[in-house]
Amino acid sequence: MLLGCPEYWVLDFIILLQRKSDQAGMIIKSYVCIKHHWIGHEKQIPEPTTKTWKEALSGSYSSSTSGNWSWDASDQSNFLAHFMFEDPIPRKRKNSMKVMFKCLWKNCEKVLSTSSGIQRHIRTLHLGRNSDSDYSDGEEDFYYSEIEVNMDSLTEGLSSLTPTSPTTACPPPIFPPPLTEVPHSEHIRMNGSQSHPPTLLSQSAPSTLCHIRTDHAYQVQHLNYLSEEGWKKPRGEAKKCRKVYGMEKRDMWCTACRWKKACQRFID
DNA sequence: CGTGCCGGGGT
DNA sequence: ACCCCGGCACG
Repeated sequence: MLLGCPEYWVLDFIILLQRKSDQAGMIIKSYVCIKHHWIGHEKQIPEPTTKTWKEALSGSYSSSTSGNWSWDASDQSNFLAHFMFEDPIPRKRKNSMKVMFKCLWKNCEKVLSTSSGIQRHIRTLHLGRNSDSDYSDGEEDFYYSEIEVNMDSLTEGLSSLTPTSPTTACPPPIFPPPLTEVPHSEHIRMNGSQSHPPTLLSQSAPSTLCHIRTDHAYQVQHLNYLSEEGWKKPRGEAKKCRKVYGMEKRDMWCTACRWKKACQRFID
């Protein structure tokens, strides 16, 4: 695979399929690690809704009889051009830690991005000073502290949330695929070259994928890397209708549970 | 063994 | 579209 690219350059390769519930079709996000640099590329498949992801992929990828995935010959020549020269998915900046200012007032968890902002917050809300004056006697300094917030864990979907403490920040992800706003996704790991030792990614991917649980619809799928065969979606831990209501109250189950389909009420 | 749910039916 | 269930994976 990857014609035109020295094989030893290619360290790892990830395909992320993304189905969005509100639209037909599927987005293929491909990430290839070339010389320790992750490069991403997006491609949309228009109407695979009735197909499985394997069928949907067959246009771009092929699976040899040995079970190893390979790049379709017609795409091979374009592959590197796609990754190297077309608009790549912007890579995350290396240092994603940002200094924020957190209010230390009791029962107040306000976090603002500027010191003047947090000073004004403390001055007006907690110290009852004049709100339209920027005059400060310095007392506010006692009521806030600087914290470092990992911006990688505060993705767009979570931007409305107030970080509760710096310790809630996830460790920085080790590779760039932005696992954000993925209602339903599957990972396929392509084995580029068996002769290479396992990359950093394959050794540590599961522990570095942040699992962000919120009450919002926004969720990040937590995917476990199990074997060389690929990624597998772990079993949900949430109590579903059957467990919650019991067999005797089956009429209270959501329809999906009644039909032995994936629960709609208690989504993982 | 209980549970979750995919795939494949039936109406 | 709605409903049911065999069978399987997984804890």
